[in-house]
Amino acid sequence: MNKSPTVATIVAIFAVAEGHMQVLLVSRTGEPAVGQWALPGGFWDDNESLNASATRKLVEETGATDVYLEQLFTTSGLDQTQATVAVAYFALVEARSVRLREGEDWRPAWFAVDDLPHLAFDNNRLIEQAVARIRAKLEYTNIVYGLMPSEFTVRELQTTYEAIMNGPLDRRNFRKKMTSTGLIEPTGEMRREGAHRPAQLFRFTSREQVFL
Amino acid sequence: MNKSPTVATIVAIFAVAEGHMQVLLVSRTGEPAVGQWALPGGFWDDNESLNASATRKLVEETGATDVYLEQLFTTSGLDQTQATVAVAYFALVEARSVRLREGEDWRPAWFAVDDLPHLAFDNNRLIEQAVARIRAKLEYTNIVYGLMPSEFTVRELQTTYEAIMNGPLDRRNFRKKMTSTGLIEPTGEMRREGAHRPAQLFRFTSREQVFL
DNA sequence: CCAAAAGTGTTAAAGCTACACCCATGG
DNA sequence: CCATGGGTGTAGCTTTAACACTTTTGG
Repeated sequence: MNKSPTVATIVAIFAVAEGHMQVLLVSRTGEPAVGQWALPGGFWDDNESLNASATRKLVEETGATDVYLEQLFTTSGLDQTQATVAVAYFALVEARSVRLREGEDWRPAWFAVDDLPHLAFDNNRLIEQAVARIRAKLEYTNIVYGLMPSEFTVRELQTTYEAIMNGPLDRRNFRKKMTSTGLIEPTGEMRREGAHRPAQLFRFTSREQVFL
Repeated sequence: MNKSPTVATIVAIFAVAEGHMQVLLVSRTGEPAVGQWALPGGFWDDNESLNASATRKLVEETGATDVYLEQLFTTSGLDQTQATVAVAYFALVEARSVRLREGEDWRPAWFAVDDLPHLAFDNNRLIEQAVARIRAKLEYTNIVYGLMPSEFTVRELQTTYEAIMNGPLDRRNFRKKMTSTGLIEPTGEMRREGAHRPAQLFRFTSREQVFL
């Protein structure tokens, strides 16, 4: 064993806005890769667990609570100059509940995942893998709850699915599938907005991860 | 930040033998948890990547090559006495190609996964998660190749599936599904053994991970 | 010719895809 | 009464599950 290693956590925070999946990036102020866009992250403080460290990052950047957070993978050797282990996470947050931290020279911003600049480290690859995992889990879990407000219409849920899947879905089949899974249930309330029939509101039956 | 953390890799090595899924355990010779059974692992040497460290552990214990190795997750705080990060992997090896390392006071042995003793740390939970992942990936990837020799009959492959899934499968449907995926192909050779019709031998078309 | 495992095809049920019309509301 | 988005059912197709007999070999 050489020098003692450094452990960092990295969090890819996703939201859906304007019909597209967005990821939160920050402009790096420290070495290495100063000035480049990158995923938020920081060194691990061994007073807390790794998960707590990732959650803390997430809250610092977005203020969001009631999110979905999952570990992706751990890599070594991101940084040539010292022994580094990076534990990567991804999170799903509701766009409207986010208040980005602004100020100083710390600049967080949302970027559409299908139109990213070149990022520091291997962050582009990391995001690709996270997106692939999210797409896959959309099919057999309820993790989309992280992207939705507590109450929503079926149409809003479908819009979120379409943004992630990057393509249109059939309205009737979508509703049938969703209501048959038992993952969502009607609240009993309606939403009236505009010159048309009001929409039923739904909620997730659980806001913990559930597999089908 | 307090004291500098320690990084360890842990590998759950699986094989199928005697109709059951087996995991390799070692009896701990060092503190903590001396004398308890546990998964093999060791401290990370920052001269190598994390994956290389896991691979090295694997080879040391089993001598196996051409295996399937995948990262599971990373945890912190296994050990109360110091800041520890443990990166867990699982591997699939062919039982017959394994030569267990013996000698000194290091005692590796195979245990059936559905009949494990209480293990050190959270190793029981780790194994459960690995098994769940393997079961799931059996359905949509070719990772079972790690458990099989380079040539095998359809029946042998089915036996392996049945051991992992813990239940019988229909022979006709199994063969149809397997040959239709394109994951395996006939070698052209036959295996004669015993007083019955010889069986075609197959190989995996790829010995890298492939998704369906 | 007998025993033992290999190999093969069909039918029914379930699930998925595609598709068009009526409903409730606001203006 | 018109425009707008909400809500529903069905028919064809594809996929999966269940199931029994014939083939090849060694002894």
